[in-house]
Amino acid sequence: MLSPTEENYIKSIFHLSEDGQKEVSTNTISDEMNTSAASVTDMIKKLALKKLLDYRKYKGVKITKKGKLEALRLIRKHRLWETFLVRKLNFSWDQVHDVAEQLEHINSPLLVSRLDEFLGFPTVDPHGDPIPGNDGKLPVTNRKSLAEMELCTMGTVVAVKDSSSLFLKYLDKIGAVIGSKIEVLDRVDYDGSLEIEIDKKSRVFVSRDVADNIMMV
Amino acid sequence: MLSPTEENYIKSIFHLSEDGQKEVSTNTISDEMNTSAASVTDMIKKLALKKLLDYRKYKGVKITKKGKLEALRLIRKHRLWETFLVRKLNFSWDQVHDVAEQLEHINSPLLVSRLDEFLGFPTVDPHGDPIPGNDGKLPVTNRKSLAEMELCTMGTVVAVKDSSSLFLKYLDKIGAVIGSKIEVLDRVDYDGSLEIEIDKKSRVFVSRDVADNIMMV
DNA sequence: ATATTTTTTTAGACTAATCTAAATATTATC
DNA sequence: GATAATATTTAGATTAGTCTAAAAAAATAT
Repeated sequence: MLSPTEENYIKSIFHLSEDGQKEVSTNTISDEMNTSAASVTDMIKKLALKKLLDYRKYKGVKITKKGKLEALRLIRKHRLWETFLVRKLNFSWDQVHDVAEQLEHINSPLLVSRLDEFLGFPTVDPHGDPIPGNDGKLPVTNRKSLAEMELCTMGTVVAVKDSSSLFLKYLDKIGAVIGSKIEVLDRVDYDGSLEIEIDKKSRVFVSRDVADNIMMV
Repeated sequence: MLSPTEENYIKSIFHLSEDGQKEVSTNTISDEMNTSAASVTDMIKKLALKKLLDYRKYKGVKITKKGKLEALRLIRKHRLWETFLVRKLNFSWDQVHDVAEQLEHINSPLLVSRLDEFLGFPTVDPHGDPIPGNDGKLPVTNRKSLAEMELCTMGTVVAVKDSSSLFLKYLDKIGAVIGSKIEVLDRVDYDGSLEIEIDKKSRVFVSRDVADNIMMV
């Protein structure tokens, strides 16, 4: 059994390592979690002892198979709860994150499976992110960011990388939500910003940063 | 803001004091919470500092108005979640307690009010206990225990005092659930056990302990 | 390839919640 | 009302998670 704190570390490390592929440094983790590097060193030692991380002094950590499974279990719970909040309790997509951060630590396998069933076995959450199965398997997708799209091609918004309230409210404002069709009209090479057309109606400029956080298919 | 631990103390003390009326001793609390008396002394000092308890050395504690409100807020959440688990996720009434113990510590006023709305503003939980309102108000009821009923009188089960899985499974087994009509046929003065008839069908003997934990109207 | 900067780890300390054992107060008993 | 029994508090220690400051290792720059 992991404490909520340990769970938060595992989840952050999983995300920072791009789903467990890359090594992650102590400072990268301390930045993400707003803690001191010293605290991170202590915790990664503990998680390494529990075989959730491979740790070599001064070399950062890599998440193990066991660690990945733990992370995916948490992500599954997080995304199921987000789906519940939006679909059943009428939360908007920018209101769910903080509550789901709390709910994901509730420990009850029965609750998770019943929630999954109650929601009709959803495959993606309200931000378009895939929901891992009970076995930790994630469906493979060939998504790319809006920033990577070619000029004059059209795509559909399927997910967002940043789930912060600020970003989601901005998307609501410009009318870019999941399912929106976007065409890239022009790209400014200087800063990577784009002119786009949303749903054949409105034309707006978005920054490189914004384009990086919108996932298309 | 209270920690989950502080919340558990406040809730236990509220229940032990019969909704805040009586004083509660240190040992009573440590028994209920399975902790040492020393831990209780530390914690009640802390809660007294936060004005949730009135504490006089060696004299036990009495819950304050502020403490009562906090307890009722928690009981409200607990009972709303139990209702959700039974009505929406098909939990049985003996499966909900432990999960609700976890869920009641989730902190989100919006979540509570939306859940309440989603459930159609329920007034009692699956064990028949009243759900406090947002203002902490509890509807007054004139219930009495099965043990207190007079011979040859009939009543309806409206609630249970003990929500343990063991007790609830026993009730399921003898066919006594919320809404059942029970008539007291005979009382053994020696040990207070009763012979009862449930729903005009089955006759069973129940111990004094069981009869104390079934609430009738 | 040495010096400087940056990153990481260690050392030592703090808080919350817990414990056991010892001390002290209250209650019960004779 | 003195003494024994019980209840409560204090003292001191432990664990998880955190911190700052100092030491050590690694990376970078001159």
